[in-house]
Amino acid sequence: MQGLTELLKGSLEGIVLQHISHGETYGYEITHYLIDLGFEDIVEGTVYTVLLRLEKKGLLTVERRKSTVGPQRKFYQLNAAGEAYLQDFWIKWDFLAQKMTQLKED
Amino acid sequence: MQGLTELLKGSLEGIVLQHISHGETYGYEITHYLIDLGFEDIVEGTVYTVLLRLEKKGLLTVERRKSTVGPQRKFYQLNAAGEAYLQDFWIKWDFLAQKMTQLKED
DNA sequence: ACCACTATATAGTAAAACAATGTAGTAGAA
DNA sequence: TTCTACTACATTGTTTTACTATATAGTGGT
Repeated sequence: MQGLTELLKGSLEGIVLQHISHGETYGYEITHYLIDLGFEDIVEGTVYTVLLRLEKKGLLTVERRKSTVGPQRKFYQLNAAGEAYLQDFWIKWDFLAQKMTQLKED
Repeated sequence: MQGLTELLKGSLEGIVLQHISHGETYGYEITHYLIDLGFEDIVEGTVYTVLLRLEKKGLLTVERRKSTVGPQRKFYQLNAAGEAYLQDFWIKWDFLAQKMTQLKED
């Protein structure tokens, strides 16, 4: 699906956090996961800016490790603040989604 | 609910269009409708910028009429382009919402 | 050597929502 | 009659976020 840019604003952060919460991962993998999920337009640059933002907010722990197939990978995991932030994100998302359904069915 | 700013980006346009599609209305009424709906943080300035944007995109027909309780009101209705745009919005929203549910339940 | 794939990063731009402020009309109270 | 509250629209400037384009770099195959 294309043209989701504006709708994704605000959601992408949560989407990335949620994916990381399933287990340690890194930018390149996340990018391809999102594209496979159906967010075709997502490019690497976007994911890396999200990750650096989340890191700057103190929501992730980071560890660089070698890869056998290319340059070093930067592995991310949620920390406690990240878990809390993610929970809060879902509360807001659920609120919005419920209101949207309500609006649509009026 | 507060702090929805970023999540609202991209959705607010659709929300406003959807509300207008229920019948002719104007900015001030829309603002208070949204606040009553639960989007507490929405202020008039935001709604007017959305309306002017939608108008500029050619999605609305506009008519100014007097009011007995204040200055003139600017009444909006969806035109054919607006209906099409709204339909497209819901397709994108449904896609996103479905993916979000999928992500969350993984 | 060259190319494809893997992997991270950043500078610049555009879009959208908010904050703050200004302008105006109506009506009721002091 | 002046002031206050409510109604109503609009604009300027700021922040946040995602995209575009580009740069850098490691690995492996031809």
